[in-house]
Amino acid sequence: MGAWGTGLYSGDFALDMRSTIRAVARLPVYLRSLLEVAATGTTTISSETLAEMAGVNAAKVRKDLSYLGSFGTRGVGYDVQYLLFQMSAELGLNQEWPVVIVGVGNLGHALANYRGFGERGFPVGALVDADPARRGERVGNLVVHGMDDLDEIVGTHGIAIGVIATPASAAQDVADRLVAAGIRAILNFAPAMVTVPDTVSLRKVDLAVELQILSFYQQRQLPAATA
Amino acid sequence: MGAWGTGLYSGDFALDMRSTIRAVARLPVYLRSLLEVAATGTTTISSETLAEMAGVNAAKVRKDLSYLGSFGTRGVGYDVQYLLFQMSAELGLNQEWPVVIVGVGNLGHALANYRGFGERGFPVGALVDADPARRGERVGNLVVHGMDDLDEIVGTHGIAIGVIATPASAAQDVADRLVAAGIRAILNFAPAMVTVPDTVSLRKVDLAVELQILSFYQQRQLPAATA
DNA sequence: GCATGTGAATAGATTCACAGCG
DNA sequence: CGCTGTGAATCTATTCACATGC
Repeated sequence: MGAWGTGLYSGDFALDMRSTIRAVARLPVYLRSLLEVAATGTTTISSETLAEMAGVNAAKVRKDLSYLGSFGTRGVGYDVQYLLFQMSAELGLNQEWPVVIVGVGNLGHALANYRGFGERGFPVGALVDADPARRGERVGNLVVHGMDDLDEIVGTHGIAIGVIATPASAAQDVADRLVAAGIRAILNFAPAMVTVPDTVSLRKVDLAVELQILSFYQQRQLPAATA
Repeated sequence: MGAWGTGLYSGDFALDMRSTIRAVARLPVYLRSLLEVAATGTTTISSETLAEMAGVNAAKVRKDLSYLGSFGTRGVGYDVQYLLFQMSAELGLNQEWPVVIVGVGNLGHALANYRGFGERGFPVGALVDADPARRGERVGNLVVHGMDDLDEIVGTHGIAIGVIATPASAAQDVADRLVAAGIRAILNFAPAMVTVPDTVSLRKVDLAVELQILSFYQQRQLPAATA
């Protein structure tokens, strides 16, 4: 039975949670491969094929998928459509999750114009900036709001996820305000450590860190072990 | 003695490499904390303080730093300036590493306008796009070149790192061309698996995947274990 | 027969705990 | 004395290998 439940055992997730953050992080990669396969009309796929597409070990694929439930058929493989359905459901991708971007400087502007979020089910619902001078500025088809509007914005737009794209110095304060406004998932692009209550999910992306890691291996003239 | 060498033992890196990709990925985070501390004029720092700033365990900090060499003083801590100097050297941050961005669509455009790269020592040296219609287009103070110019661009601008910001379908081809042009470090933003010869370093950032991971925990109403 | 699902084995990373040294 | 540096212990993740069931 799925460690993450199939709806039959709601409530015991935390107890029965045999999965790991790493397994969760791989699910979207499998999903991508499945979508690719589905587009060719293929109806079933083996863990081996899926593993090759995702660039991982086949046993890992099977174990990761087993956390979702026993969706495969022995001797056959996985039904592509069924697995897609189950995985989308587990990842919560059957609904849209509007995001608010806080900080409309260089990066925030860039992210606001990036259509990739919306295309994948995370439409940018609102923009917020602490600088009063930016208030009212148009970016794409959105208007920049002040920080004080955060509570209202989160409510009216059904915002689920906050994206921090401020300078490092403002990141913690922004995180606190997002949490206070009821946001329970944050993606932090600011190059700063941010802490949140443990009821809130937090992921971090630091573009410069990625480049610095490459620079390290470049410097050493060693290839980086792929992360 | 430093597992990564101090210049005394050049050549034995691969053999003596006790470090891990994960330790390497934490160095830039320590660097950031050190810069912060240095700005306040503090001259020494303990592993405990550094650990707290970086949000990790103190023993981990000490072990990570020990890979660079024995730079601390027992009973005292680490000299901030000296550690900064050594770490910058190990990370190859005493020089600039110009990058070429391939793909000037939404994300590529966004990244090209993002000043964060240049500010941290990774200036955007050139822009390239496969679409002939984009050739000659200006983005900031750069002009978009065709893919065929890649070899020449890499040479004349001393490009060290390639950034892939194309659609998924083009990513592997672009990676191949970057490698053929002599690039040995690649940061891939395209939502696709890319393989490169093992002489080339490859890192991957998929913004949608980060959001999907948050969505998973949101869906479950569980907080994400921070990555 | 064949590929899943999963205990057991292995590999890897983190943390402990303390000897060593300024 | 206090804090580093590191072997040993622990914890986590990956991979193996095979019993299981279509």
